[in-house]
Amino acid sequence: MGLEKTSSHAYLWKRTHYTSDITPELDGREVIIAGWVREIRDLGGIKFLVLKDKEGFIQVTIPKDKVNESVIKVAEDLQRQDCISVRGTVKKMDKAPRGVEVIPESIIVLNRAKQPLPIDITGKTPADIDVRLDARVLDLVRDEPQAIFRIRHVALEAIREFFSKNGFIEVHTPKIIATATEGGASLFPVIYFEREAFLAQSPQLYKEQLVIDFEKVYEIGPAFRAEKSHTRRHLAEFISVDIEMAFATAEDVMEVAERLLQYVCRVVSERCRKELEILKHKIDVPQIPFKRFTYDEILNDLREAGIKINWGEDIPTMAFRTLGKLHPYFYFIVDWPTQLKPFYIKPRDDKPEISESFDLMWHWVEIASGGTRIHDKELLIKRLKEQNLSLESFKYHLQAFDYGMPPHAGWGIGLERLIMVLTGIRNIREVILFPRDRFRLTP
RNA sequence: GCCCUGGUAGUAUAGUCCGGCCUAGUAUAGGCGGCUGUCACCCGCCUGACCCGGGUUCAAAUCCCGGCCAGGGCGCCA
Repeated sequence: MGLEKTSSHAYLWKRTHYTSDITPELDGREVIIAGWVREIRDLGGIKFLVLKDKEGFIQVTIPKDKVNESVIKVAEDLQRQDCISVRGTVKKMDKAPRGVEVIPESIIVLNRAKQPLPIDITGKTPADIDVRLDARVLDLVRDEPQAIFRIRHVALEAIREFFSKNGFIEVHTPKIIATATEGGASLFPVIYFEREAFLAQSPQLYKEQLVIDFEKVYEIGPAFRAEKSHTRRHLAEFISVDIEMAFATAEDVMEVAERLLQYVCRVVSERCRKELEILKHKIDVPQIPFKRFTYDEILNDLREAGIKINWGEDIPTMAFRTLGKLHPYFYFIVDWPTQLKPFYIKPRDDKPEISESFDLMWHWVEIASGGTRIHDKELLIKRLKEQNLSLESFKYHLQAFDYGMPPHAGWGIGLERLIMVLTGIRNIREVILFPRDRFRLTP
């Protein structure tokens, strides 16, 4: 049977119900369901198919002596991951999963899957992440990725709900940029017609400029980092959730961050019970406010734990791991030395060596960072010079400060790191569809 | 850029230290056959692998060197 034939008779395979719609109450109804064969259990006189669609699973039961010859013929050739449509009758059945099954009157094969499959889609013989990522489209049909990306979707939905309710407007800034935004960090160069350009490592400068126009903005978009990191928490391309807020300080935007995280944790734990069960993960909805530790306090904690860090030095990963054991929850580290922060972060008026900045941590992983920004053009120019950045490259950014730049603050959250927290998944590549890292550029 | 670890059927593993008993074991997937209530169905039979190149040795999956690939970590960061 050719595909042309089935395609031109679409009414034969168009579904009437999703698998999740099939309940014992529909007993006796004729339905058309469609999806993919997950498993086949052939007992000889009776055959069981588990059919998957986007909403879940249903058992299709084929008793040899109760279905017609053509159904048996088609069913004999079925394989895992074949795409099929089944017209049949719903039957209430206590012995079936969920107490209901479908007895087919016809099965149409819409496409076949090549056997053997490169990975076990039932997840019973788990494959290594490298093998799974090479066959990512197939990997994503498994229950675990389905749960992860459903949670990711709900988290994004919650994030947008939260920002909308709180008066933020969603913006999209360019990802192809002319110069480095913050200096230092490695950017990916791209050919832009006859010039060289770069992929944005953050929307930082644009979102700051936009507070003049919209006061409260947020962006959910890609960020690119050419760092040669090779860890379970780094990607070369990730999604950054960024906000910038006019007439605000670091403390104001920290409150936004903790309220957002509490909201997202609550929404995901309520709307994704099934998914969390699949992942065997429980979300602890955090109390707010989150604890705030100053950089100095953290240095003291670490000293007591036997780790000596000189004031002004960054905190190495091993030290963060120790901190994670001391503080297994969300917390802020505030009052970072100005020298450790980018040029646009505001130094404290009373103590310029300390900045109005924060990192938001979950255990030992940095989830977000932000702070009060400098809104005074002269000070900004001074800081650019101190960091040996070219004023010429920042010409257009500096120009914005001539048009009534308000005091402002903001932060950026690494979406995938947040999804790791929400799902309990320990490798960041599991929570992004097609990861890009130091060594992986395909598929 | 640096450091550590690994590479055995489609997948996941045993074997590698201490070379020979490996004609490379097991599970799962795949093929064939049987089985009417499975839900990791079951039972029987079958197919299928030592990353590549060089070296040591009577003998290499096993030891050595190089390459390639992968995993993890550091630095840097979200």
